[in-house]
Amino acid sequence: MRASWDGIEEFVAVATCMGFKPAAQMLNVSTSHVSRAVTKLENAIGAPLLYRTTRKVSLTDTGRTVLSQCEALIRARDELFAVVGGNTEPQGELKITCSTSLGERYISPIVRQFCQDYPKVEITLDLSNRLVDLIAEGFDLAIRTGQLEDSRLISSRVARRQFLVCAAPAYLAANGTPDRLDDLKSHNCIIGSSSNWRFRHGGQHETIRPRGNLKCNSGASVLDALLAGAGIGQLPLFYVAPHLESGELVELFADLRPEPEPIWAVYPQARHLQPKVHLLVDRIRAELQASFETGGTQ
Amino acid sequence: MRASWDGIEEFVAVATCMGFKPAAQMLNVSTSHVSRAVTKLENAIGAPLLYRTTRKVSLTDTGRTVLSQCEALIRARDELFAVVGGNTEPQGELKITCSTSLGERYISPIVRQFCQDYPKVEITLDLSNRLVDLIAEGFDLAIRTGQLEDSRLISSRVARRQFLVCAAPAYLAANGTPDRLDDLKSHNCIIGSSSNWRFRHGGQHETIRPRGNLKCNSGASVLDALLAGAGIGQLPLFYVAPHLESGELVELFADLRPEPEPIWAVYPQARHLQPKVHLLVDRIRAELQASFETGGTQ
DNA sequence: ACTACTCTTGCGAATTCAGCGATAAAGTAG
DNA sequence: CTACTTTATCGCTGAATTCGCAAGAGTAGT
Repeated sequence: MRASWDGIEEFVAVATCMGFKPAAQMLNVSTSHVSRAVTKLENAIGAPLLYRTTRKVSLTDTGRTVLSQCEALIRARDELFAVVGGNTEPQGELKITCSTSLGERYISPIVRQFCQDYPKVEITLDLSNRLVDLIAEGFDLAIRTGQLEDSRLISSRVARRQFLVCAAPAYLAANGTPDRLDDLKSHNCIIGSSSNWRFRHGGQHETIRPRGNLKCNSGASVLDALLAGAGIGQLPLFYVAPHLESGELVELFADLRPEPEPIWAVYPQARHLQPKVHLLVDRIRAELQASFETGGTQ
Repeated sequence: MRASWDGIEEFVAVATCMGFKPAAQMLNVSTSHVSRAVTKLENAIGAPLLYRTTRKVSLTDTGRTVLSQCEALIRARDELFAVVGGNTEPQGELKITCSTSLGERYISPIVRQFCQDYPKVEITLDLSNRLVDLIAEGFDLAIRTGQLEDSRLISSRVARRQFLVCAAPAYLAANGTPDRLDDLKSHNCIIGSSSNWRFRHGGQHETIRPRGNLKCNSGASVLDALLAGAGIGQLPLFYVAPHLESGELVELFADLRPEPEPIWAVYPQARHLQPKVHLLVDRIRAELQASFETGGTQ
């Protein structure tokens, strides 16, 4: 016989009301139900919990400790429902930070929609490429990529983005098509947010430090440069997907694509239970997956 | 709509099995039930907990925290059943201390019976009138009367005993019957465990320090002296009840009976959860009440 | 001893559950 | 790209559990 929840509520009610009948009234059920449920709990536990004289109900010694445990159990459950369930509409401030590029393109519209759906939530969206200290600056949420460091934070992956190297056919026609990674040394590499390019060779990760005369921490600008035939660049798939299809860009080292880079939702543990945070994260995950799936692999 | 336990088990099962069907098998219920129960929980919480694709189930962000809470809830419940429920027979050592008089007369037979009922419990019963430090000396349980002091201990009342003053008719015939408490000063008072006699005058407590030429911390000896007409004594009701009925003793100051003195079961907090302790305490309470009720008021 | 009240127990009724099938959607293989 | 497999949800019906009402039993107080 497996454990169940039967009788816990009823037992606590009887103990607090000091009687079956008032307990039944409190729970809006019949006294017989209360009686049966408590009996069931006693059988499950294997010891009587209440001394029943017809006129008065009192706790047994076992019942006293079981009561405190049951009360704690119910309290925990109600907190679960109250805190995360948020029978009230989400409201209050919500401070979010995100890298500029990802934010402008993807997070911002989602947040805007979220804002409209829950008018009582006041959102501050901080787009910047500096590493914000969530706890010190009171942020509720960050969308981040790559390695996470602060162990005081909770993270959950909302999407992955695939990086790939590509260039315009015109550039390749003028400068040749690199065949091996080493060949990149003699090419002009447009450097984006990261000054390292990652690849996967067989099962091994490989990182190279490309060289070039243009460096800009904006994916859109890098894309512009690539389309203009200024050089070779590594960008997330969703930036270049349409231009790969149209032929404006061609992929290089397709067999050396690195592991997709995870995109994380990160929040302080203290904010862990806020329903509005979860709602937004859930939505971001759903939206990003919808966006990225249309753009190609994951 | 009030909170309920519906769906908690099912949700955890689905999350751990990563699927409705295996979860249903694990719980020995139908998949439709699992589906409905989880939906119910989601409605109660007000947010989706699972991303369902027909092929794969994954947690939403809300679901992740709800899951950890639900797991904690179930764990707490199972511990409750396991620890206090004691699906295993009580066993192990059980060190008890009690005052000599109460112990010899009442606790000892109860403990003996308990010992026979649970052969795997090894009981050490220490009868002494010194104040034992339960925690320092590793006792599981003490039966004590009067004021309790150590706040590290948990106590629950197992009975009350009524004190009353009485004497043999022969003594009263020879020495006169005291009318007021002051009259006791000219009588020979047999002094028992306590050198103070307590009374209640109206709503007020009153304590006097009786004088006499016999003092013995054994209730049985005091009773002997009283029956022999040696003097006046204050004893618990259960000592003198039969002799009051038979007329061998008569009660004095019946209208000044003090508050019944509580008898406590006391145990260290650490032992709070041991079922064998509770079982014994419950039995002691039941037995003492049975004994004392036959002897008169409580 | 009687009365009043409360807990327990038995029976009809309502809710819930399982089983089956159908539908829809996602992953997989050819 | 098409067809197949798997899986979750929904609708329905018979069955089992549970619930609530009413009667029974027992005790405390008068």
